[in-house]
Amino acid sequence: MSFLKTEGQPSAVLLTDRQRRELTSIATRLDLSPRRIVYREQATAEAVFICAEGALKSYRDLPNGKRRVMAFWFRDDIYGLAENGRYVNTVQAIMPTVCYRLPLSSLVAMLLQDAHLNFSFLLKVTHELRESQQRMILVGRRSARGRLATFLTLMEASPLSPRIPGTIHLPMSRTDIANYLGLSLESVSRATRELSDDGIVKFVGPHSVRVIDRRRLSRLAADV
Amino acid sequence: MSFLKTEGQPSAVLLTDRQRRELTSIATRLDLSPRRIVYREQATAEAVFICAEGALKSYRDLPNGKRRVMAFWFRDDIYGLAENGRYVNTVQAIMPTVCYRLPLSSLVAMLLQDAHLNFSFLLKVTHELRESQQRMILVGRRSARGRLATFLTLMEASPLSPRIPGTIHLPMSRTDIANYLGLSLESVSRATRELSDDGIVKFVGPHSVRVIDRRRLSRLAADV
DNA sequence: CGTCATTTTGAGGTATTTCAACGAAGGTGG
DNA sequence: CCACCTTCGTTGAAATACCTCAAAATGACG
Repeated sequence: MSFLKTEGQPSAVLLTDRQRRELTSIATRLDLSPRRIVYREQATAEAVFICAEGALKSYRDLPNGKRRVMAFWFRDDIYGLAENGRYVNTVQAIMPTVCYRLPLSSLVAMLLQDAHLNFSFLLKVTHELRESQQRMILVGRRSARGRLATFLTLMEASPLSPRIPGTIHLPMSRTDIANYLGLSLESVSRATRELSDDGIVKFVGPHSVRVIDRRRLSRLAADV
Repeated sequence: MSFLKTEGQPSAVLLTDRQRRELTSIATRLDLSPRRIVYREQATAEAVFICAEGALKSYRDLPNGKRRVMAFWFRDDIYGLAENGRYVNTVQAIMPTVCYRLPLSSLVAMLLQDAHLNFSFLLKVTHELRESQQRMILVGRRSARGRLATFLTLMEASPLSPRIPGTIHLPMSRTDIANYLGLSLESVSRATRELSDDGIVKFVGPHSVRVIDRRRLSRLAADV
């Protein structure tokens, strides 16, 4: 998740150009249209993927019929790593997306060869683990408004949001957001309206947000 | 030193004897009495730790005054890895505990040297990430009973529980459990009583549990 | 065996979920 | 270009389950 990047050392997580070239040599390019599924949960894990452009969601369908979105992936994100033998999540594009596919066998061989590349991956996964913990706190909150505020803040830092400060792009559906935040669709809907009514943000269509009152948004987001 | 052994999980980390010796050579032993703090959040991260015996909790105090327990660590667990520059959690022993301290600089040097060791760590963190996701689902549940049932199931597999099937040892306090499950102390207390009243488990003192109706416990735990 | 900390229990408050129905948006085909 | 259909989002009212506050009971430990 490149959004959620710890505001400090994203560079440590990224790969060098040389490493990128190395990886590219064993990679095949995938062009994904919206709703296209990269892999399904339970499938045997045969590759790791890097998102080069666009956005995807990683989710899991629970026995009780609910769906849990575990992560959104954007440019430069590596996914499929956290699996072992079998994928535990399903990954699906939510807009036109370009990914690179790294066969697991080649990748493992490369990692066992190149300690530095390996270390980069270690940092990457470590970083993801921190984010996962961060999100655990996010989801643990009681207030729907607070969760949504945090989510918007996170999305503002995503590669897909325009460079204009205060403008946030949300490529995913409300349902996806609900499944990500551990809320019902209705609660997300109500929370967005409340944030709107309170003059904290302004929704320009379903996928674009403008921050009106930064101060209160931050306070809501931070008030864990 | 027996840390980093395969513990049944296919994803568990497996180190060679040579790697084990290498790590031992840079480690110093720590003997911790209960409540002893290993490191505090915000402190600069200078070492990674391996628990060799006992149990610890990793927690974070939130601005709103609540405490969130992020993890419990037992024998063979590595902690302090998920930090970067500064620790984000506080780690504290919850019973007499033995840990080994690996200075970050030495460890990093070693990892950059030894791709195989590095890969083992990558698998370890990857495994932890999966567990974290699993727990995200756990915490996302609505029912306190269900969360507690899952927790008991998890704890039954911990190294501290007796080998006798159906007997679970809980070294931590109810408050710790509550902070781990994202519930109030009272809710945990009530949930334990309900599980007791329903004849699903039997509490023998605050720290020992016996499974009475395995079938229903599993069903509760799995009914996500 | 007394003191302090932890846990249990009770009653009421509150936020989200659920259920149900309506409204909006986007794509397709005639 | 419009009708139709499917998906997605909004809104309202009632139910559910946890949280909070307060006080009693139990357990831990010197």
